[in-house]
Amino acid sequence: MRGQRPALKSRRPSRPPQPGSAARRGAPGSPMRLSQFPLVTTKETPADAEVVSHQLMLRAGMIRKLGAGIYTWLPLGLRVLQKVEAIIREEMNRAGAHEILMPAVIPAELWQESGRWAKYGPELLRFKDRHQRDFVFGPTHEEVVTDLIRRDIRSYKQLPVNFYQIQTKFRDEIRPRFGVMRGREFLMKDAYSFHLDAQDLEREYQNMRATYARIFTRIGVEFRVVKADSGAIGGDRSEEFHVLAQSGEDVLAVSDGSDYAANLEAAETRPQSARLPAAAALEKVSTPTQKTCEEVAALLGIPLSSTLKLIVVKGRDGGLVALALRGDHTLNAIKAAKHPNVAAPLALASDAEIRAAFGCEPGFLGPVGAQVPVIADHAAAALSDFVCGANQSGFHLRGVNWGRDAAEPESADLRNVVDGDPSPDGRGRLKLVRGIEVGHIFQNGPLYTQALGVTVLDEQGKALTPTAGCYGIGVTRVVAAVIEQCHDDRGIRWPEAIAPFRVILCPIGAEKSAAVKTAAETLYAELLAAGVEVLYDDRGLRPGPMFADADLIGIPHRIVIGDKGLAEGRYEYKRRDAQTAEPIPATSAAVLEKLRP
RNA sequence: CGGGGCGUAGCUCAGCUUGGUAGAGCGCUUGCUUCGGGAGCAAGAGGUCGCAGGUUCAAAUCCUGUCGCCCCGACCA
Repeated sequence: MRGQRPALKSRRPSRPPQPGSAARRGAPGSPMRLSQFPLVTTKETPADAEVVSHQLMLRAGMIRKLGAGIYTWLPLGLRVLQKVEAIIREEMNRAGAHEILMPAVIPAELWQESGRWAKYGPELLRFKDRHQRDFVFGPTHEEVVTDLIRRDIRSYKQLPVNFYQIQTKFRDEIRPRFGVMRGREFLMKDAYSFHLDAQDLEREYQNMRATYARIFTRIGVEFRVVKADSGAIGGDRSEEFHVLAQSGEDVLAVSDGSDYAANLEAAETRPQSARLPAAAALEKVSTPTQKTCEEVAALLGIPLSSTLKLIVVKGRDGGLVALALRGDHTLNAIKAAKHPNVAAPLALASDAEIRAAFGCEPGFLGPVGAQVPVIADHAAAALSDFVCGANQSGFHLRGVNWGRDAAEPESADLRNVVDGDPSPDGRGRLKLVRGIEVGHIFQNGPLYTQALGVTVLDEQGKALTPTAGCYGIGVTRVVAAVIEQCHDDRGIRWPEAIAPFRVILCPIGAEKSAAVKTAAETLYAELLAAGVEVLYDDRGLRPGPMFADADLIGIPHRIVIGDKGLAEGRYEYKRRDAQTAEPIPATSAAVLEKLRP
């Protein structure tokens, strides 16, 4: 050991390496040369890839599947992933958050303490160690940070604090799909902040909201911030960051007249205008086989929107509750479960329970004479002269009116909004679009700090439970989401900020032409010396395959070096998103000029 | 979890119904020609047919089990 040190030292150059030193310039072994880079692309689209991002990531050699929802990131893909990571890290640090790294494997005790060991379903990966002790593979880390805070934070002087990590998570999704978009193992940036009071939490929430906007703007992706339900993690205020894309798994309602936007789960609308007076007489109609609103509406030749359906669910007191919806509307389970008389999570009544309570088959239910309390959605409560089940198998009623034929119902917001509903802020109409959730910010409040018994002493020496927020970004998913938004029929079109390389050099006929070979080598060296991330396609391919690969892997700038151009002192420059190429002077200065943002 | 489908060469798939000892295209290797948008010719390498059992003289093929993967559904009065 001791003898080696001087030797090592003496081999070190006396000056620090300069830009353009051998290592930077890319000696023959450098990965910047495609002949040395393990790039495996395919022309054919793999059979099991459905969405574009998945197809292109496989074809471009970014990822390879190991098992359902589990992927290896190859060098090309990893470069992109790490760029996304770097932007997130920079902006989180700039926002005053502190990076930590928590364990992925967590003792079950912590999860039992928070109550989530019991609450979380099979999505939580649980396993035992050699001593038969229970562990979970962390799908999220509220328990672990909260425990950290509990141990280390004692005084109000240590708050607020925001810890974040970029780490591998595992969620045993019901159905992993779309490649890395809904994987089981994925990379996530999760941040957790702790505060003395709600005002300070709100301040940090706004700080994170602005930070996320900066992050996605820098990445170069179009996004939308939407109101959200806080879901399994729990808490109050919550918004999601979505990349708008056809293939998105989430439905969003966005106003065309204001900046209102919400996840369908949380989207609201303005209650409809007042109910029209009753005009029709109550009448029983035979509907022997018509059990759905669609079938009844078709039989009677009426619009679906003048039918009413009942959905029977378990009540919070153990009994049943009937939820009334207009036939053309669908139940929003999250809204329903928030009603004080409805059991949470939402549980549908069984057919047997329905028969016992209504005395008829499901499919013929209605509010007239119902023995079960009815809660009507605002739109259903605004109906008059409507059609609904007669509570008698094989029959429906028409000309039904609240107040006259059925008890005036309690009215609540129970349904999913539909295209064209008025925006709740009164400006514009809602339009349903699809999005990919790439970020989510929450105010959890004291949920976990309370469960784990965290207290700090305030200025008066009084114990106080901190309130908390949590903020996540699906790093792996961002990569897929960007591709969903940035691609064409030839391949990926990376935004500059996260492209694996900025420019690709395509020499044509370098094996034949010494001039081309020399020009390409020189340009490559000069660009590297200028600090440009350049990929040099020195594989000696024919132009077709070479261009096809360049387009597929999506490098933003392409320089073609050929004999024809060189004879006129020109390179050919093409942006990935341009239709045609343009000649530029055959100098590195001219190339650098093109790369300037 | 319920329903459906598929596992055969690196990839996409044929062969299975009617058992007889495995094929195509692409890719890969070598040579020659070619060289500005996925070239041509020639010669090659490459498969315990997911795994285990069973039936049979004989199994990729028929039967049973098992593992893996994919798709659909989980909103219904």
